[in-house]
Amino acid sequence: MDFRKIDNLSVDCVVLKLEENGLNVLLRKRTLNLYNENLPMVDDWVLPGHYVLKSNNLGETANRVFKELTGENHLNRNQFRTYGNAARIKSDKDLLWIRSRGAKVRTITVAYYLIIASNKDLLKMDDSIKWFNLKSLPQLGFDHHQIINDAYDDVKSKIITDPLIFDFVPIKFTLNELQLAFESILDVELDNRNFRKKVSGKPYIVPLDEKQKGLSKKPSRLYMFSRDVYSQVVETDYIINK
Amino acid sequence: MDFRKIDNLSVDCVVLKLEENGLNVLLRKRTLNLYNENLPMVDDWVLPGHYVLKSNNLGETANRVFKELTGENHLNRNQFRTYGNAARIKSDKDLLWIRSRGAKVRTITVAYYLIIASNKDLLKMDDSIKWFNLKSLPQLGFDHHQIINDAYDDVKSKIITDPLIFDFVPIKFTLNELQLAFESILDVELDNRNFRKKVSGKPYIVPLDEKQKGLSKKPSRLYMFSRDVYSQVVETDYIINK
DNA sequence: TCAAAAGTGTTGGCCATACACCCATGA
DNA sequence: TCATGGGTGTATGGCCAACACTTTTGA
Repeated sequence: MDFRKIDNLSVDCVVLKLEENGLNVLLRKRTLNLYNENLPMVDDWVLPGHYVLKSNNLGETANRVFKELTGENHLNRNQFRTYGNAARIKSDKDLLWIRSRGAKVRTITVAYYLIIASNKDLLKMDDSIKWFNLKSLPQLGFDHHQIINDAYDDVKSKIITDPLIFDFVPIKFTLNELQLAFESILDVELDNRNFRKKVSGKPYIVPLDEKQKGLSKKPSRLYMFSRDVYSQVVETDYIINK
Repeated sequence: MDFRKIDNLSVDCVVLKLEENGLNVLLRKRTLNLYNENLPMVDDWVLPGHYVLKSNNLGETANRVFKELTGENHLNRNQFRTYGNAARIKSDKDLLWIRSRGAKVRTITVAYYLIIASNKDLLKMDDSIKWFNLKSLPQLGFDHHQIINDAYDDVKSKIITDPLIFDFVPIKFTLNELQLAFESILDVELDNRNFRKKVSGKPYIVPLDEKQKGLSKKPSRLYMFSRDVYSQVVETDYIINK
């Protein structure tokens, strides 16, 4: 292993999770206090990320960041865009931060997103790492606001054609959870009866003989997504059909 | 301007064009003859590309490559993926080539594709640059086979939801040209009457009072794509409608 | 027995599909 | 006048959208 880093190449990770209040993204606190009145205080939030090591692949680097946060290996990371403009980093805070880290001002960032299920918790959670609702993001460093928006756009477009939605819900999910996930991500309202009809025609959404319990209401049936079945059926639901 | 290059960062360009025989990609010949029996002869094809200069953005670098090939500025470039695995470059030929160029073995390549209209010609065309049908690619250097496939996959998925198709046809096109473009790219057959009906419902596909001429057959009506109109209407033709 | 959410059917209209012949032109 | 591709209409069935009440459970 070569542990030296490639000093102009990093990976940033947009970790997305659906909560009651909508889509949330995981951010890491970034503070730098130089005790010098003339320098700006750095005290804001950034996406978790890492420099790429000489012997690491891009995807491996992303996986490593994801694993540090969640404690698990994830297969469903998504590389969606790369940011490398010359003037990408220009605010005083960002330049100060970069210099304090001994990195290069012209840094290429390959951005990934990871969707984690709504019932999963992070490995450890302290003050330096926090979920933020996409609609009320704090002050962000670098161009991370842009990166988060791009990730969200990518999710919204892929969720129509790819089976992304199943990453947002627990492995065993109820149909109402699935519907709510669509509604929340796409900001639409769907008719429950019609949604169920549509879903019941999909062989890869398989009903289990199992119900939710512990709630003071009618327990709902659980379903699973079968990736195997999905990969064997051809989806034919788009503009240019057949 | 800082004309030094960032020696581990390049941009590769997949230039796509529709011809009678299907989708074609533009490749550049790569030869290296060292007059040494022990070294492999490099004599194959690669995607056109360029190292990123210190003062150039990624997109600018791609534009520059596109402009050198076509003589025009293009707005519709598409960044679709970045390749930066540690072992991405491993064949003897590729290593030899990299060394002969004074570049780094671990090179990050940001890949773009550009669609050019079927009636456009390149600036200049010599033996070192050539169109190849996607179905019969020659021996390719690096991981460029992979990159081309990824570009094609991206085109196929975006063409369903985005107005990409209009980049493939001339500015003034006939409906049959449009239909053929869909058929060729997606490898499907469409019913002509139904296609026309669908198209006639799209306000952004505007008929002109102009006809093709010079052909020994009934001249066909010409249409244009209005990006302005398109951006004002909401497409509602997907799985989760409304 | 109440509260809370799960689950269920029917109808009307629109849109996708399938299909075959006449039209306009230049040579 | 012929060859070539351009252009057109209708009928059928399936799917989407709209809409309100009953069921099941734990407390």
